[in-house]
Amino acid sequence: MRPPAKNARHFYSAARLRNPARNPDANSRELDNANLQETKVSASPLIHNTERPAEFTNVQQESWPFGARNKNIMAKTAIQPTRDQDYPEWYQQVIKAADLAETSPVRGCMVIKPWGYSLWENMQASLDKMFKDTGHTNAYFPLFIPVSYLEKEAEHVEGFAKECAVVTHSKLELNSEGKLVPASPLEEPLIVRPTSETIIGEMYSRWVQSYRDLPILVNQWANVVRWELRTRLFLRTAEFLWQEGHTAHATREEAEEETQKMLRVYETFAQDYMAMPVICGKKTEGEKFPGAVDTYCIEAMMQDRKALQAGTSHFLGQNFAKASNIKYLSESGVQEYAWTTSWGVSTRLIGGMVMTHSDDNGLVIPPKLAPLHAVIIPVLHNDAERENVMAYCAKLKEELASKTYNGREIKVQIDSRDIRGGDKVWGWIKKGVPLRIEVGPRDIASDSLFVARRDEDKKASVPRAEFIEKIGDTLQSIQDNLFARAKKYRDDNMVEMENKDDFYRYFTPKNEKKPEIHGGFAVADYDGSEEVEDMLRKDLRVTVRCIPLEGGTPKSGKCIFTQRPAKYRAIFAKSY
RNA sequence: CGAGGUGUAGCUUAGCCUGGUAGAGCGCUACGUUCGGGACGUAGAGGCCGGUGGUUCGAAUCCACUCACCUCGACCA
Repeated sequence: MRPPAKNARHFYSAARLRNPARNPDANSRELDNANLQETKVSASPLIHNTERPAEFTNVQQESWPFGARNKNIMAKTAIQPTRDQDYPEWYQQVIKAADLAETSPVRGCMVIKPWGYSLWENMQASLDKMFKDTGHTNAYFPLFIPVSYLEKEAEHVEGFAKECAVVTHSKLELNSEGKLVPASPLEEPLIVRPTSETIIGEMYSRWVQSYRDLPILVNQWANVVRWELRTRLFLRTAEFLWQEGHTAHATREEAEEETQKMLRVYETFAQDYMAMPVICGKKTEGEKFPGAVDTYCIEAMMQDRKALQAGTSHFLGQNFAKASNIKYLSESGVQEYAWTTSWGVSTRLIGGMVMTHSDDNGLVIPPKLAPLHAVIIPVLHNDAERENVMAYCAKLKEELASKTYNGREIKVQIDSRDIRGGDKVWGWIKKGVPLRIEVGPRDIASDSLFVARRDEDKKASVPRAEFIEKIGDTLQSIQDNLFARAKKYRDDNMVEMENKDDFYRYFTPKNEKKPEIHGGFAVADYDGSEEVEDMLRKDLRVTVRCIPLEGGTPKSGKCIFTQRPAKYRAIFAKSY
């Protein structure tokens, strides 16, 4: 038997803390071990059980992920751990179980797998249409930007320089040891774009001569690189996919209007398509985009009650126009600098979708973004029934595909894989498909379908014709339900704060070492000083998420932290 | 980039303290019995023990370095 010190090390090793799902197994083995030894060695192994953090004991009691080993104790949830047990780990497991993405051999860069990428394609399609409908067109600018371009805007340099990937050489050569080494240094190093204001600004300066050349309303779909040191799938990766809109205007008013217009496009997309409620607001000086005059954002609340900045729209004033020399001759014959904006959303939205809707059984996809609206699972007992059931399913698929939802053809797949029915069902639950339809001989006999909604935990038999007729309504009902549920959660966890003590209590977890889900959005009057922001960041890791566009003016008139006159009524939260 | 931790089969891991040719569960393959919310039996395939160097007759195990990943900070869409 191993000495106690060894056991202790195992219980607290990072690998186990990282994956609590493993713990029941380990713990039970240790318990057996302890019981066997009890008469001989009374003390040591049991001591470690009492020292074990409480949540580990809960894991053991509530779930057993290895059904095959002991079918009497089944896991209650498809995802281990649950949200309450370990939210960050739950997030990773949901992504893995749904096969959305995985880490790659390249540090900090993810591979977006087909199921995840099709979510992005659906987001792209909807957003792209909205951009086109508001008068924008797509273009494409280079991946590389000369270092000198970045230097043109002082704040911009400061914001991005420390996270740039730099290209310094143009070829590789074999050295004497047979290793490839960089050769042919570039005259001027290039950076891989972290964002494209500078290169696009350079091009706009060439395109604009007269007021007649304005506005320029261009968007690009691209990848960008920010050399992040700490990454999480979709939420923060070194390379990510996004769109960046860049516009140039003749007047300040027009550029400001554009900034607001695109912010509202993002709001509509988040709420109507992603079913993710957001708050539109303005960033404080400290939180705004490097080089912007004003940064606006949409902020969403995840299920751990942290805030996610889901999209930004920047009014850049004339800062970048001056840096890139975007000048035009006005109607009155005077040289003027243009007014520019930029706005973007990224694959981070996928992370937001995951954390807004998914549950302890895995991913939940809002119907408007679903790669598949419904999956048909044939229930086959023997070869004799097979032909009949498959024919019925094929006809059903055809009938459903002839219907539309939100302007898109209903996407249906028949899961005819030769695996167990239960595995199929759980597989599609974890992938988040809105509707599952089981079709077996009994259903066919009554011309009905056994239907389950991903947003509810019940199944029901529905006459086939009725289901087909109403599938659009059903999907919309799921979409609405997801939004309503998320909005209720957000609103339930948004509190108005009248004093500093309450505020601090609100954001302090009961368990310091392993914080439980706590806090939320706090709404409070404050004086707008950086001093307060620094204090909250340091004390609580809480930041001003935004000054909401609706309701951002002080209520009481006094800052709850300093008692000085309040400047804003802001939303405070911990964030991603 | 700072502080801590972890690398053994596709996944989760045992073995390491005390050196002697690597073991399990899941998954995978085949066959059989099952099949309407994660079945079971039998047989099988699968491992340069993260990498390099050192100590040793002998290294998954000891030592040094290195790489990768994780957690927490700082930074950030």
